[in-house]
Amino acid sequence: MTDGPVRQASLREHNLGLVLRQAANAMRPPSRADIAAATSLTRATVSALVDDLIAGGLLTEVGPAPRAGAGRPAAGLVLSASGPAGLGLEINVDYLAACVVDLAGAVRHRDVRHADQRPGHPDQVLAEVAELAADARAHAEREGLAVAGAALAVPGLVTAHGVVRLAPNLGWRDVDVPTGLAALDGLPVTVDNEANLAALGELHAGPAGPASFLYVSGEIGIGAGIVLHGALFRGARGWSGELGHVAVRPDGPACSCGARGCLEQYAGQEAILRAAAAGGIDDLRARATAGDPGVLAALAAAGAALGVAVAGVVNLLDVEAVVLGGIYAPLAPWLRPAVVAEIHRRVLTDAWSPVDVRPSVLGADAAVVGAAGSVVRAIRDNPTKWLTRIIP
Amino acid sequence: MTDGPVRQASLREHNLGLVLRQAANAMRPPSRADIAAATSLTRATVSALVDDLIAGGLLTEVGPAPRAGAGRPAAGLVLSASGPAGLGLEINVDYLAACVVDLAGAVRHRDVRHADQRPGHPDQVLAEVAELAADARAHAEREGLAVAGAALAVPGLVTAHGVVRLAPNLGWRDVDVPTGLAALDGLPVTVDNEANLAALGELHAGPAGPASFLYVSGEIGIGAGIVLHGALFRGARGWSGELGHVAVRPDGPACSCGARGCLEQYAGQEAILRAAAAGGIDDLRARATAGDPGVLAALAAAGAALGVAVAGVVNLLDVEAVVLGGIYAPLAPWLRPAVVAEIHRRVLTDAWSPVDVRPSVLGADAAVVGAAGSVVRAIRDNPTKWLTRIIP
DNA sequence: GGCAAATAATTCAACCGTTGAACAAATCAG
DNA sequence: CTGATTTGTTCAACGGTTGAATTATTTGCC
Repeated sequence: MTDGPVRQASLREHNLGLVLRQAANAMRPPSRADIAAATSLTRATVSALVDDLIAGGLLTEVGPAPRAGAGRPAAGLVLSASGPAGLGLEINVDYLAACVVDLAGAVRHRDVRHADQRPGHPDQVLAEVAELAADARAHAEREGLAVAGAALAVPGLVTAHGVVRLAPNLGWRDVDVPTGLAALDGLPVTVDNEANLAALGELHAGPAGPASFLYVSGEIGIGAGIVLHGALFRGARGWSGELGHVAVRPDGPACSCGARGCLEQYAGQEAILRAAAAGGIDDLRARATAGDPGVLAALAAAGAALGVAVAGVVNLLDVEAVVLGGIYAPLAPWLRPAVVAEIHRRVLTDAWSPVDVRPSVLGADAAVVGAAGSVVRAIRDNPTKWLTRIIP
Repeated sequence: MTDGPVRQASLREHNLGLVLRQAANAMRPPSRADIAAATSLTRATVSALVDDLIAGGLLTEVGPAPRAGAGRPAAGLVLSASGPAGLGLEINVDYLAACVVDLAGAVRHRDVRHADQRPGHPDQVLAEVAELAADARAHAEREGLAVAGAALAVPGLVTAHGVVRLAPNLGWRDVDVPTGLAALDGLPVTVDNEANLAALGELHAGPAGPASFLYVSGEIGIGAGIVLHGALFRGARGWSGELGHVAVRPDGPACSCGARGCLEQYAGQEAILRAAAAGGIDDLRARATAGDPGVLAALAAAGAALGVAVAGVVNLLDVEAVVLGGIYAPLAPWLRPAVVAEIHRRVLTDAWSPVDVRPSVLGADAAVVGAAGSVVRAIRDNPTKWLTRIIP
């Protein structure tokens, strides 16, 4: 709202980003002329901008594609696969993960270490994350990728400065991640909620997904990432998305948060496993596939509770889609019908503007991939920062 | 996200708006030098921009304020009170209203006609609105105000093109307002949901209110206007804010929408009056003031239901404030405690980032004033459009 | 094979808006 | 009255985009 002034340089900044995004989002590698036509900039301007982007290592020319008809062949422009890359990190209850995504969005490296993180002290966990990060970085550099930054996904509430205010299922409280991760010599690290980064991952996964959706992350807790008009919404103070503590029945069972009837008590991982008398998600899935009536009933009940909460969100925010992530992704075949039914029943505008309910396409990797992607997205959206970092 | 290109002219466009907003939001009439300092533009640039804005009738100079210390006295700049004005219109169940707001945000004219609008045909109602609008416009012109545009508030779902898709309490369905209001010879008219415009009214009412809040409009139905980061959020397709049909108890009483346990069944006007056995809001308020236990219990119950729904919203969106509007404004003394209690109980982050729950400052006028304000805000945010309309 | 048509990319003078410094205007303190 | 101080304007310079002309490279046709 109260935005800054615009000087001449901001012009260039904006248009560099525009050209880069145009090259990124096109179906086929566009020519300079294509970009000029799409952006309504001049060919002269686009040429100048592209020169800068190529010099900065963000764009590369690919051999001319065979053309139909006469005319000089166009040089296709693609995001440089050897340009700056993003490092994604994730701390979760029972694993640590890292991955590297290049500027074009391709996952170039992935690493997961399964182990219960709850007993360890936060410093110990962060040290292991730093180790994982160093490994991933070395691997990337062996492929000729320069890692531009890192993002860490954590299942909890994170402040704007990267302090984990509260991560109940990890047993963390007020952990200052940036100082704990100082080992990554100078690499800028951002920290964010796991559901937020997973939502970003989903947003950028498909070629053209919905611009407004709710990503629901089912884990031991239930989080949500809210994407509105193609941008992640973090809330006024960074604490949006606490879907797990939306009330489903105001006088339902007591929740660990102190309230009653929270969604978590009906559709959280532990509630589902208890209701289905299952030992784990794999077991649950197997028995659901086999048609175990108790398991099917438990999943239907969880889906209905989830549907009630999600329908409220849709009524309120009018999102186009709901993405089922975390443990909900593999359970989607059994949860989805109940969620869809509640949306049909409760969303006022459902008749003329339906809501797409679908499982996550990235599955369990959504948060790490989203984290790594968020780093390269920042460069894509404001290439100037990167270019001036290269050539000051 | 996929925004357009930035040409040289966009620079000017942006900076004109920046200067104008700076003059509007300042505590005292700022000088050109003040604006330059606040925006980090040059004094030269600000002078050039201010010249354009004065020539276009959007800014005016006020006599130099007495200054402390040496130096040439500064010419204060204020939004022109004789510049373009906005016409606000409202159709509600039991009244029609109009108001005129000048560029500085002052309400210069107001008119309300109480009458039940439900029996009349939409065309008939729109004809009366047109009459009211013509009156208001004539009145404004007698004061030397040129009306730049109009905005109409309607208690229902409105498409982007101004068609009222559904207004249940008015009995309207697919009413094309712009063609029905064509009588306002050429005046551009936008149509929007009543709660949305009321939220805008609240946003601009105070000098510096919260940038993210939920405006709850209690009427026969319950609507909500969502303001995020200082901008109204309309949803992906324009149908956000259906708070009245958020489920409070999934298997509660049947609602007119076809679902069960919607908030409207607990905290809608009719539900409250029925529970309190009251004839109207005035009666209810009088008996609440007198301490009637039945009325107090009914209001506490309604407040609790509202609080459950609102707490869910806060958990999800992390808004800084909740504004109680419509009939909730006069009933706030009795509703607020229950709402606050539910927020304390259910909002996870409440302990370290509290939510302000307060009654609307504009009261019943919020929607009309917000509608009129939205017209002048559009000019404030993009003065270029207005300037080129004056001098093409 | 050669030439015209067509399309891509670059070059360059012109234009537009902002900048920075110099300058004129208006006031106060002594 | 004079010097200090702050406001506002003027003007050459600069950065960035534009549009037209030019060069480059291919296809299609005779």
